[in-house]
Amino acid sequence: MLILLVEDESDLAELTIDFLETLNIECDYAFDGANALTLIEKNHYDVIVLDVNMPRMDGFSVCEKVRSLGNSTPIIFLTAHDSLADKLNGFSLGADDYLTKPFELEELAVRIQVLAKRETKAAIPELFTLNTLSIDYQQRSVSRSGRLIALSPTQWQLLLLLAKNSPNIVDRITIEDEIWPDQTPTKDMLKTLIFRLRNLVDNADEPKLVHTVRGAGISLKEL
Amino acid sequence: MLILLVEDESDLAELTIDFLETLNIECDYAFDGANALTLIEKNHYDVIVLDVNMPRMDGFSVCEKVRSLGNSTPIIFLTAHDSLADKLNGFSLGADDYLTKPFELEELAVRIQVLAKRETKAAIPELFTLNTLSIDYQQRSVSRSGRLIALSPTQWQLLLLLAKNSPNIVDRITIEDEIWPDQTPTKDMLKTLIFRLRNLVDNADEPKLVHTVRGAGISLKEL
DNA sequence: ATGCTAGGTAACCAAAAGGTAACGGCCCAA
DNA sequence: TTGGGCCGTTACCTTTTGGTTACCTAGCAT
Repeated sequence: MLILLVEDESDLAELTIDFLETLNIECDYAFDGANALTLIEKNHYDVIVLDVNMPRMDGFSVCEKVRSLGNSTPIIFLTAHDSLADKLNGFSLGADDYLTKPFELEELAVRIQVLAKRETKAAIPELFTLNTLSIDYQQRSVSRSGRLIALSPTQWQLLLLLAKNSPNIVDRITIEDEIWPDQTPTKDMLKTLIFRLRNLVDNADEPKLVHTVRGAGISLKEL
Repeated sequence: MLILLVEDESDLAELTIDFLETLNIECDYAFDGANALTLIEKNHYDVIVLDVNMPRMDGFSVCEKVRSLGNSTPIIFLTAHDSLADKLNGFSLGADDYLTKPFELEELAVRIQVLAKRETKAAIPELFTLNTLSIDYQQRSVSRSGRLIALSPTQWQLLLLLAKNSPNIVDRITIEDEIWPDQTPTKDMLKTLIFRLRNLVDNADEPKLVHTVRGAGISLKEL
């Protein structure tokens, strides 16, 4: 799980991050609102923890901006003021929770986890299509000319990697690092993997889509 | 919107209900845990607001019971003790929020609305249909080709989870986290649960709807 | 041409993932 | 108290998997 902590008091931030990371909650950190927005646009977070009182751009503005961009990541506000008006304001801007400083780190952690668990996964049916090949990421299904293809986990991983970079070439080292992150695979493992994937994806009477470029790598494309 | 307020101090309850109803939040009311459980089994609530300190059966027990019945209605705890241990306990039992008395009515209201909004976003339609399978969320009943299927609480929870994500794949880890939130399920528990659910939902002479995708997870769909 | 190398093909098999069946403890209602 | 359903556990089986090995083929440099 990855969260974003936005907090201008760096010592409090450090304390918080240390604690959360012991619980296996990875933290990105921003020290002001502008910084936060940049990170939010670039990365996906499970939860955003947002200090209200910050110089330059306050938490409320950040929240407002995030929501106006159509981003519905759960947001927890942190604030020193236990003012009802502030809370109501926060919630009306689309916050999901609100904690008043000083707070217990354990409580923050558990509220983060509750929100992360509840978060609805984006239901956008992401599809990749190339010639008669189509890949549905959500359903984890692949088909060629309408015929379903059953891929094993590793094969799926490879195809995904190729599709992501399509139509560019992915070199073999990159593939190996991606698929076998903690081993030094023998060359042959990849050889057979590619062979098997090609057998499934390409067939005699349709254009080949898996191309190997000698000395360079593999690419997924037409032609 | 309809919520259930469970609170043994009747004057506080009355005050709360009056306030909430001015905001168009309908309230059912239970004065103790047993009473609450009866209502919860009979009706569907958008949110349950649960006092912790009650005679006979305390809020924690009610929450535990509700969750063990496979009911995932959002729960907000109310308590006089601002003890961290209590809070952590509450959240670990599947609570969604936790307010310490005395609290502002406005804050309770807004937290109710936040939870309700998130719930309706994630909810499945009241009547979910796929091929000859139909699931009535309100009545908690399932049938295949008109024949009623009796599901146990856990089985219901699993089917609901699959239906929510249908036709997408739900991976086994996610299922485990959802069904056994308090950690450490052995792999085999899920294996048998799926086996049992499949036996009930699928049968020899109708299309299979529960599909397992090796290395990826389970999905509920046609084909 | 020759020989070398990157890459393709094929079969083998141990291990992992998943399915099935049966047992028994627990809870709850009659 | 008892009987039945729920579900965790265990044992055993089936299928899929992917690493390994051996051998083949094509491209390229000398």
